[in-house]
Amino acid sequence: MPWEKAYDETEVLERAMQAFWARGYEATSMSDLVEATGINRGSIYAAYESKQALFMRALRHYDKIHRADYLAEIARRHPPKQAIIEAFKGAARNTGRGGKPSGCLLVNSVLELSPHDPEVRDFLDRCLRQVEDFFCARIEEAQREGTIRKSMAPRPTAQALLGLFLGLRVMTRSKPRKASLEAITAQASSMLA
Amino acid sequence: MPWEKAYDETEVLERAMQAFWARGYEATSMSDLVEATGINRGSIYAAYESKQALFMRALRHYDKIHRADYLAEIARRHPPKQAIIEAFKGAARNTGRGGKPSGCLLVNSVLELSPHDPEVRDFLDRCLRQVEDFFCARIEEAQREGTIRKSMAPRPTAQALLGLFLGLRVMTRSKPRKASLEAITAQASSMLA
DNA sequence: GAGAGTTTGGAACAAACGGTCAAAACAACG
DNA sequence: CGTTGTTTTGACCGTTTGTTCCAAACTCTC
Repeated sequence: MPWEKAYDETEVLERAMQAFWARGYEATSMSDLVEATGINRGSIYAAYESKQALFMRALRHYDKIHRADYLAEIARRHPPKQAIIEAFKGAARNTGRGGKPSGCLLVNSVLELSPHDPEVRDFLDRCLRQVEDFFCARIEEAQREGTIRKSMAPRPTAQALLGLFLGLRVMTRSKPRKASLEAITAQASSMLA
Repeated sequence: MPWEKAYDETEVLERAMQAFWARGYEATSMSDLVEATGINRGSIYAAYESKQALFMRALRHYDKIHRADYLAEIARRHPPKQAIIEAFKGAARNTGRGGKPSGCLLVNSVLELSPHDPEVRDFLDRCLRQVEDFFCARIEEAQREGTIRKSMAPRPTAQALLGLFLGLRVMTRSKPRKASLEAITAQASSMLA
């Protein structure tokens, strides 16, 4: 009868995600994925039916761990205004050291795949909108508790913050100078004053 | 003796650039480039010795036309503070309509290639720094002529503007909502007040 | 118009690509 | 312990990849 798989499914997904994150979709070959995950070619195709499908799963996994869960934790541990700053500081720390590849898989994928793959585009659009919603919700919370002036329009500010945030993600992928990353975080901070 | 080539060299470069811009480095095959440029496989290899080399030439071409020349023209036609706003408005217009692919080849290439190709990384780093320098120079000019207050620090402001600018480039590559693009441009504008 | 020298086009290359398959290995049940 | 049904495995498929090569086509000079 059925029998327990020899590999940990989420660990395989985790490693595939890391490979796509580091090199991008096109530059990551099936052989790379076999090596990265440690399981066999056939097993990958048995579990996920194509490279495309595996990528979508990896993308969703990334979104859950490094976007949804991460932002939720930040919101839980910091007051609303500080939570936004903390998101920027966290992104600025993602320069490639410490096992994790540099930058952000979601942003990388927007540029590589969104113009040509509707499924990826729709998904990533929802992801980015949720980051915007996160900023927006924190601003409104802060206004309720009085740490941000009520005259500020939450939505446009959240949109501008998202822009700044995406720019930060781009910078951390190449040769980020510390001063630039700090200037961006400081700018985010001053937008909330 | 030698004889005039049958194709226009800069037009070939222009079309190769467009192909890389639209699909990225890895996703653009040599066959794609043959089709896009209209000249033969062998002729491409005679003129540029590899896909890598052709890409670097295309990248340099893009940088000259769409970054250096474009910014110079903007600086020539507008007062310094307005020139910065105009750069943002121009980028916000690049959503894919009108023949040109969406987004910016430089930003796309930062995410796709910078982490793994030192030559590309160094070149792109210089490009982005020159955008920052452009912002910085305009701010200083505006301060001299009195349209921007002298208490503003030009360099950190230019760095933050670059961040915002890169974020705008990311957004125009996927499903940009007009409100977001306008919020970013408005934010750039208010940073200069 | 003959000779010289480049450019051109397309066939051909090995390597790598994404994907398939059938047989072997295996855990769980009677 | 044998049967059952899934998982694992690695060889294998046809395509496509980037690149090379050479004969044919061509422009220019003498």
